[in-house]
Amino acid sequence: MTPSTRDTLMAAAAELLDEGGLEAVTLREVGRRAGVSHNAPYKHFADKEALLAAVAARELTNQGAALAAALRQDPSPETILRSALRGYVAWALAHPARFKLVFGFWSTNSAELAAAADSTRTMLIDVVAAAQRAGWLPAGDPERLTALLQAVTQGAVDLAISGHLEAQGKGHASPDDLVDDLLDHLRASARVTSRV
Amino acid sequence: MTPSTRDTLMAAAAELLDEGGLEAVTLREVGRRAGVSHNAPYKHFADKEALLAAVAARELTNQGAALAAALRQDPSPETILRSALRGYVAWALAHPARFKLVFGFWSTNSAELAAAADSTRTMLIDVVAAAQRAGWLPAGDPERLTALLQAVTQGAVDLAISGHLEAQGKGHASPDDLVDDLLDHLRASARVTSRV
DNA sequence: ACCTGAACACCGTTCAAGT
DNA sequence: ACCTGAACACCGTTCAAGT
Repeated sequence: MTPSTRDTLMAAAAELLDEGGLEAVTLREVGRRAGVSHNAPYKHFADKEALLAAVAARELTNQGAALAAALRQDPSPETILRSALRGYVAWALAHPARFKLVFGFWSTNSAELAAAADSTRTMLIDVVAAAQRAGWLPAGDPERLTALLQAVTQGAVDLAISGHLEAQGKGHASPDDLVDDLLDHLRASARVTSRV
Repeated sequence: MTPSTRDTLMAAAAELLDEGGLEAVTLREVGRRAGVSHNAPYKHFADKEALLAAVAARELTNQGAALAAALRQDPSPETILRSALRGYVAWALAHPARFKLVFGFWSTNSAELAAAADSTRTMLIDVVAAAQRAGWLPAGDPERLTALLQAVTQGAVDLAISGHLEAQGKGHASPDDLVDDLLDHLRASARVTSRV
């Protein structure tokens, strides 16, 4: 079962992305690595952007699959939530160029990408709602609370990748630390709310 | 007092950035708009990246100046903090391409950029520390709490720009809403902590 | 159906030359 | 000191042609 040219092209693109960032991904080099001519990609993708969107969609789909797998193990909502956010952070730090790509293409209208993002978000919202019922997260619209958690995770990774977390003095806070800090504050906030 | 060619070039670059994003900024078009040849920029900037870094640094410096001005009015730390974060969000939403540029260049080693970022961060930390002393924010390392606030702000803007906040159902949470949510939770958390 | 080679327009950058 | 025009290498994309 030899991989299709399409898969070979996507693999080459991902490889170049990891090695030298988005600017290193040229169709000509992708073709070279895939062992085809510099315009063979046009037989499999509409243009360069479509190839990149496909790579981004695959990353996001993998991300969603990992979360779905964690859900199937059915531990506590807290465990799932923490490990989901940690998994996202770990992936982003290990492959910053892919992270930037996925994120840069979120706005582009790729049906595949939108579907993957939506599926992941829905799973997250369910976990958050379960954590709220357990009194582990403060009450309120679960969609909005999920957005807050996604925002911290996204922002913490951004700060880390751009080196603005190491710039700190003793703190040396990692993205995971910031996510944990928020979760701790939210738990404390949940206790206040439930008392009132 | 006619503006220097250097300033004209930076203005043209910022204009193109706002109009068509980073990909619309070509040295040739910058030169065209500035009324000089396509390689005149090389007499004022080392290369294209240096021109973009200068534009990014100016944006960040303006941001810092706005915060400094707010500090001079000396209202309560809560007011300063809220308006500082709101100001940042408003700027990012009004000029998403500049926001992406500044952020994408944070990692690049531009002394001007690093200095501007550091100055702003220091001011923010002071405000956070003051808010902590007022019992309005939970205790703990002010640098780390500032990083948390920056992460949420950054991430909320990212989500908004990429259209993943409007994707929400009824919520329709804006970045400002998310930042406010965080501040509310932190205030609640501060009350818990002070009671223990 | 899939691939190739030549060609086109565009870009960043360099260089010799002008004032 | 600042600017110009020609030139070079590179890229995305298109097209006619091959199997």
